[in-house]
Amino acid sequence: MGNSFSGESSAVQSVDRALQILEILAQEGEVGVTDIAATLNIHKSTASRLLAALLSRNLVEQLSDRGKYRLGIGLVRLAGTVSSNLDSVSGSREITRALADQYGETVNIAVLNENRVLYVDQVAGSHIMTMRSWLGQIVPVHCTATGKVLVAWLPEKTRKSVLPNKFEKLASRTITSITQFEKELATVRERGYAIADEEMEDGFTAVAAPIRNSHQEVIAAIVISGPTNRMTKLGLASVGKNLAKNAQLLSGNPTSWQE
Amino acid sequence: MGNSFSGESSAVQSVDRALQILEILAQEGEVGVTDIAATLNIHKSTASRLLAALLSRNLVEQLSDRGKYRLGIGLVRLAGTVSSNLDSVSGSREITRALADQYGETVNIAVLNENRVLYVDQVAGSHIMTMRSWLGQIVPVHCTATGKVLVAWLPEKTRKSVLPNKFEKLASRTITSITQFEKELATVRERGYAIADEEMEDGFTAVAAPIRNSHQEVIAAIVISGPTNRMTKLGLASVGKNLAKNAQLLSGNPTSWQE
DNA sequence: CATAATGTTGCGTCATGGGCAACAGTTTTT
DNA sequence: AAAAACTGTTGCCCATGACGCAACATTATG
Repeated sequence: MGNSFSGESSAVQSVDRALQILEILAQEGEVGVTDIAATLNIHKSTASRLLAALLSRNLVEQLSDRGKYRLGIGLVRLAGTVSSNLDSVSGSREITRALADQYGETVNIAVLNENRVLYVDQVAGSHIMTMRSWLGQIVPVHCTATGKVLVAWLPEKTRKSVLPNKFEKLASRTITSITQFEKELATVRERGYAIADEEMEDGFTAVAAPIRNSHQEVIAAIVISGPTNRMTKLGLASVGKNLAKNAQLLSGNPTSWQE
Repeated sequence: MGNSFSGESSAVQSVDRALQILEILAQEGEVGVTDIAATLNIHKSTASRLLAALLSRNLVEQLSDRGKYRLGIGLVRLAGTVSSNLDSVSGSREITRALADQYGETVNIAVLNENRVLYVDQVAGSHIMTMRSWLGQIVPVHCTATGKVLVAWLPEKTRKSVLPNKFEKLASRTITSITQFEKELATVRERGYAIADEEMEDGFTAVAAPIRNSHQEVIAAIVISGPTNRMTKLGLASVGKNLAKNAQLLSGNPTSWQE
């Protein structure tokens, strides 16, 4: 009875199926009724009705009459509330804005979500070049400063289950050995911040620090990123220390990110 | 049998209820099971189970064990896909980034959603002050440049149903007379772009232009905004004309925003 | 032009969603 | 401090809504 897509759930079946459809659309972009039905192993009339429910609330939209479906703008509105809620609880925007102002580079907050890094808030830096939108994007753990921070303090067993089996080489300096990655994490724990220097993308460098909950567990990461030449000029160690200090201010706030 | 919250739907009832819960959380922030049940006129065990389904997919999160619920970060990830999809189809980011670079102010794209303006994409300007996050936010139609653009070309009947009964005065220069607002829309149609000069917020000015579909219907608006003194220095008419021209480049692309 | 494929919808069936009751824990009131 | 009230959760049973089937209209393909 369980569906193999994105894990089984004992929740309300039709609701769970509808939410699985959203995840399929997030991964595939534009998908038809028949493909969704095949993926979820349900009848196409069931898929059509579930999509109609999502359509009526603007969570999906149809490209043309009887055409393929994609995610809809209703999600943007709901997600905007998430970011506003995060700020209103933790007051993180004040700190991320101050850091973006001080360094001129983009500042993000990210969490671990399904064993990968998800960017949940962003304040853009003043520089124009590479003014990338990270919000809502997902990146790997092994080659990002945020990923290193989010896993460095995990219990070893938990960490092993989070890390991928094979470290994909995405840039010239990607760490691909698990032994070397563990050494890197030891350095992160020692320093209190992480650096990813042309590891996810050539010419791109990031520095991240941990945001902790009241049990001292790392629940989010704050990260400054930008082109390698500019980041190097800022002084990565100096930025790291300052970031760690600011992250600590955020760590003191109650009920911030999902614990 | 229909529920009065956010209109009735003939869609899959349990899915529609779950999505209504998301909308309640978007509006109220943090809400308990009992309140949700009361709002939707369902049993609290039903509400609890629907929330459990949303929880299992990270679309909501619970503040503490047995505590209130709020929207979850799974929405941020899904919404990130919406923005990426919009860009990959319309290529809007190239144009919005170029405009942000040229003027140094924040550029957004917005659509009409439930008779209000919803910001669906944003590129921040290079200035630090008022680096506000519009993405996912909802603002009124009557006192925003984007709102004026989104309704100016609507058939009169449609426009009347979109506009609020009473124009709330939100800033020193808010237009509160419907007669004057219609005159303003005539100016917008003549110029091809709209200006909101300290109408939604004192000290804040925006210029917007229409993005059209293949039937020449206005389906989105592109807007530049910033502090009134800086925007005035840029020359509002000049910015407006340039914006209209750039918006036209976007209007040519197929299957952009929801039609 | 014929065939195949897709998405939609009416209908009947039954598997599931939902209400009830009971419970555990927390908060409020006395 | 104790009692009462409230909240959120869960086992259970059954009424109903979700679902699959068949048929249809439309579009795409050979």
